[in-house]
Amino acid sequence: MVSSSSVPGTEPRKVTIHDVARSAGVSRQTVSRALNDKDEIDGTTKQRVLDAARALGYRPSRFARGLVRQDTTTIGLVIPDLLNPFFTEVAAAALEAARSRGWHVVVYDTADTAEEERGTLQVISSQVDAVVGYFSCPEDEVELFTRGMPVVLIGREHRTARFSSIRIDGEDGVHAAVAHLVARGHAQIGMLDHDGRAEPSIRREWFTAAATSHGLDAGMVVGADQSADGGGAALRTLLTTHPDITAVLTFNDIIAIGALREARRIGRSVPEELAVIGFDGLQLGAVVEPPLTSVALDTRKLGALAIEQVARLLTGVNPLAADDLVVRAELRLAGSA
Amino acid sequence: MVSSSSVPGTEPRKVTIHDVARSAGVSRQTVSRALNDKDEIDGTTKQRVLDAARALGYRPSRFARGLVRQDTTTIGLVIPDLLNPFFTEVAAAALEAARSRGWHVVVYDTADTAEEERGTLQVISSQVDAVVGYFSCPEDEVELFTRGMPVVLIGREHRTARFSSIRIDGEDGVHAAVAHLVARGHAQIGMLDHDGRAEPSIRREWFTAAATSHGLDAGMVVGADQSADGGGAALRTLLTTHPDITAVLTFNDIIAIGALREARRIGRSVPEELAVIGFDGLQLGAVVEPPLTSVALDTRKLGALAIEQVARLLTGVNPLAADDLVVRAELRLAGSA
DNA sequence: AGCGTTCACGTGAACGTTCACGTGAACGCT
DNA sequence: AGCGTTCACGTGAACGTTCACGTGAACGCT
Repeated sequence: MVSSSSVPGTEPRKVTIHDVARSAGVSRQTVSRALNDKDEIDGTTKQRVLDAARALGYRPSRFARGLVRQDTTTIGLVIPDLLNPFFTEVAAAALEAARSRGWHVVVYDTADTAEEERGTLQVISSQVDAVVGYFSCPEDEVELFTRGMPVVLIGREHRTARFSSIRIDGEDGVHAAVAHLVARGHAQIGMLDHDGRAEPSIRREWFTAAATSHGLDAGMVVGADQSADGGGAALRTLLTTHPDITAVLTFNDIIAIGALREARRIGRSVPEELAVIGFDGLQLGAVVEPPLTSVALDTRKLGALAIEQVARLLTGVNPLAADDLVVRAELRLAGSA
Repeated sequence: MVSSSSVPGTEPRKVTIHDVARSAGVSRQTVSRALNDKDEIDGTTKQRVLDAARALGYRPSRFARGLVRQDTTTIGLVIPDLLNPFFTEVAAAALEAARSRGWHVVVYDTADTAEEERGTLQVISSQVDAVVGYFSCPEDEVELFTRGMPVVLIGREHRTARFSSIRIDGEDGVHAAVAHLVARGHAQIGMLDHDGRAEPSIRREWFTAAATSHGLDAGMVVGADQSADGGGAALRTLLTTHPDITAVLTFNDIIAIGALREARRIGRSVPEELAVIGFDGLQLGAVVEPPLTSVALDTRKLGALAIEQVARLLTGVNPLAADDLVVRAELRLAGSA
């Protein structure tokens, strides 16, 4: 029933197109014709070839095929953590955009470690035609391993002309968020920033500018670990230092969701006693109660844009300029603010 | 600065190892040695080759390389919807298990449509060495396109000997869940089943058996669309028909989370006035409030098991039998019941 | 001085397909 | 009957690497 390769000790010597040809009493080319549904082959011969191929357990080599007809495009998608809902959405969007072009996507989850990221970089160039993704290591290291390949970075500014990157522009969105809170009468607005990186986040800069423009104190900021628990803990810290805060913006939705949960635990009703506005606009925000108000970005557009740019870089025609590689995040009102 | 391939009209004629060799004044083999960090090459020569390769924008063909050294394994992971948290976790687990073996994973999101699933089946065999995933189309159709490849199905019983499948065994877990509810004094327990398929789900059968064994009415079941909104709507329906219900089991966590949200909306406190127990044990359950009690399965083990079986099928040694391809789901208590 | 060994290369073959082209037999038309 | 065309194949070459092996020069030892 099962092929002979399942017998221990028998190494599964590859069965090639020649074996099928010999078995069916035809030439390689005829086998190729039968398998690829080409013309110029007799019906009975075709069936005989197909039977022989099945009997031998024949499978064409994707390498040999790829070598001669250079038509399949495969891109590598590198993300730090597929379980992080933001990257889940980005990955889903990239997969969708790639599929609509008939491309294949190899996904690498670097487990948020520099070590795995380096490991991925080392093997990726021999597996794909282009790379889309998020890297935390220095640019020149990425450059070293992706030489000659199109690379599109996501959500990270790049410095060298070697890369493209999709920029997330939340400046107006954050301004709108602060304006919305002010209009609702909030005068003490804090922020739960991301504390993972060395420099302050650009999202915090947007918050600072917006708060300042309304004459508010922009200094009520604490860093949060990028998780729901981190968001809860950060809110606790923030409220200890600044008990009069009535609204918070957060670095992203995960942190905001943790803040929502913490607010319920300490008995602050949302949005009446504490307004919460996240960033990213994840689908996850619709599942929690109250639904999360967020400075939302269109992750599908983000993925589509990245793939579009890869396509242009691969063909070499009219790659998009930095100004066109922007996804704008806009305030989307829901229950939490 | 950028290669000449970016000039419109210039088709990017592939630069091969020969071009580099000629440019550096050496042979192909020496180029190969330089690029692959092999011995038997002089330091200066190596540098000269590397410089030439960079200047020409040379990138080795993965097809040619793969053809001659048959060492890379690539598997295809097929899932209906990456944004469904269950499949997100399965995908993450499979990626992790594959990475630890140095395998590459091509991910196909079939968008929950038969059409995309068929499209994926048609192309997948020429791209990967084995397939792991979830298919909704008939087995013989899967068989047709995956001829000769190892195939491991997830969360679906298979009928032919041609496939392996990972079975999810929640019988004991569901029994424990019902026993837990009974111990807490619940006498009217309903279920929110999945209504997507023709046949009743096996999870419902487990519920029926468990409820019956405790002398309870096992008939209070309604189907729910597989989404949070679906779960909310189904709970509403169920409580209309059976207002005296004090606890519900659900087909999965997504539905349970919708039920939690609906309970809050109609003013039933959880778990005091309505106990909710989900199925799957997703990480998502820890984010909602109260945290979700669930008949939890170990998705990492699920992914690891699938990859392990693929490895055994590929080498042909000791494939696991059906009895070993089981992931048991166990009751995990949290706040909602 | 003689000879084995190492170094730093190069050359032909092979991996398993598809493409371009060639070819004999059968067919159809005048 | 003669000849062009179609049908159903087959054959050599090519895709771009790496592997196995070959080779001349330099080196080191007695």
